[in-house]
Amino acid sequence: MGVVLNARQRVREAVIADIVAEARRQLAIQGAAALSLRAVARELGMASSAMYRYVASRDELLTALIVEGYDALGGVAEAAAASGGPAWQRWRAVCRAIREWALEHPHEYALLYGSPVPDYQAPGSTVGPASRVTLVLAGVLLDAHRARELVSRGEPALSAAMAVEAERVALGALPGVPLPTVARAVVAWAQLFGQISFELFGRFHGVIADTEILFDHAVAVMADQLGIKPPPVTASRGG
Amino acid sequence: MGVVLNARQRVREAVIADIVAEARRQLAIQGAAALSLRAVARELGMASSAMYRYVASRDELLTALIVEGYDALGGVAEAAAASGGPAWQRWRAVCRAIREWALEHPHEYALLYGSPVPDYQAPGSTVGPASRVTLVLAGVLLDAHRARELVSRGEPALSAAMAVEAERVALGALPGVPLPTVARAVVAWAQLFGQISFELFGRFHGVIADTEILFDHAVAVMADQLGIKPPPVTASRGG
DNA sequence: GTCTATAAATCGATAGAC
DNA sequence: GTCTATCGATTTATAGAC
Repeated sequence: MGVVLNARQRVREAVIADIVAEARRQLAIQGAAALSLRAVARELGMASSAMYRYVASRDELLTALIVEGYDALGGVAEAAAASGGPAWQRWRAVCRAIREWALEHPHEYALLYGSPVPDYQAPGSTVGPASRVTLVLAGVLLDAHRARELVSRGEPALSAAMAVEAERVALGALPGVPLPTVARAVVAWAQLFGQISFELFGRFHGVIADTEILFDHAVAVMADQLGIKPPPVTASRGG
Repeated sequence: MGVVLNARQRVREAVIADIVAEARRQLAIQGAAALSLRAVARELGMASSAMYRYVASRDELLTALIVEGYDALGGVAEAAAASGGPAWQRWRAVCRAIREWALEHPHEYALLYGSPVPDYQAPGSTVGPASRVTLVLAGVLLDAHRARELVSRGEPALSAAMAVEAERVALGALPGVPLPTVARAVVAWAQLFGQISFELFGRFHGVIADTEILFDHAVAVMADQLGIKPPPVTASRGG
């Protein structure tokens, strides 16, 4: 009987996987706002009511898509970080990987990092997957610190309140890293996704022709800001 | 007869203003996705069909709201920039003003800088209003340059391709400003809105308690990055 | 220029037969 | 566990009387 239940369970999981896959397909084409249980059912040849045996509600389906998205993005970030090399190279690889995933999956990216979906509240189960990418970025920085590939940057000085914030972040993700660097890391974190969002949402249209070039420059600026030691001379050498 | 037409025209304009105002009210409460002509008509006590005498379509109404939003944001930015003082003070004032407007009008901000609205293409008439805020930010930087309140920053060096991009931006908005600074300005532009979006869309929840403190720090980091001369000593003094 | 009425769709969710 | 049928809504947009 346990076997029978497991077989059923397996079929059930497969159907759910089909549902989520079709939902992801629709999300990729039309965006999150247009996602509907009925449309998914229609495409799968099911009755709309049958969906509710597998998915409790539209929000639960959306949650599944969000978790899947965070996991996919976390995966490519982790893969990029796994490539060895000096810190600046890993930093650039991770940033590029995140951007590339975003460009390949614009609607999924928008679901994760764009405007909140109206009337949807992300449950706690999304927090873990969401932090995966962040931890990759923090990991690269932490490794750099431990490998002494970080130069300290004191300016601008931290206010007392900012130091408190940085202290808490450091305890969680960047133990031992100087607080000014931690503060800049938080800022760079938002900056990275701001850069990608600006590109993806079209804010550079008519301003920047080659956004990939700009992105690479932004990545270099962030690395400089974080104190990650740059590659040994390419063109000019500053004081 | 010209007078009669003008009177009609005036009434017509007033009705359109009412429609846009009510639409803005609904946008502020529910967000752009939930905006519907019928709901606006209902609230205004009109028949839904009567709307089409004033507004050609839902998209046109959305465009009006977008233009209104850009203008409002541009206005507060311009007002903040008009306050005198050294460049770093004006820079901070403008950044804070933008953030405050965003926090006070989250749905309107999301409409302007969040995920694109599905099936909506912004017409060319939104480009002018959109650039208003950007020009304010550029203006502060340009003034700083002319008042010799900018220190040059060469690192990281510009690639040839990035220099071309910077050159074009400089011609349009930052004539005479050193290209590395221009490049950093573009990056800081995306960074500013990335910082605000991250806060508004809740990405700092559970990570940063006082997001205002963080914002001020980010503003200081950006100013430092742009080479805007900092205020003369507050706590410690580096180098 | 405003109204009623309507076309032609969409949706989430549920009831109940099988 | 899947189906039909349905409830009760929503929407954009148009036709045509007044």
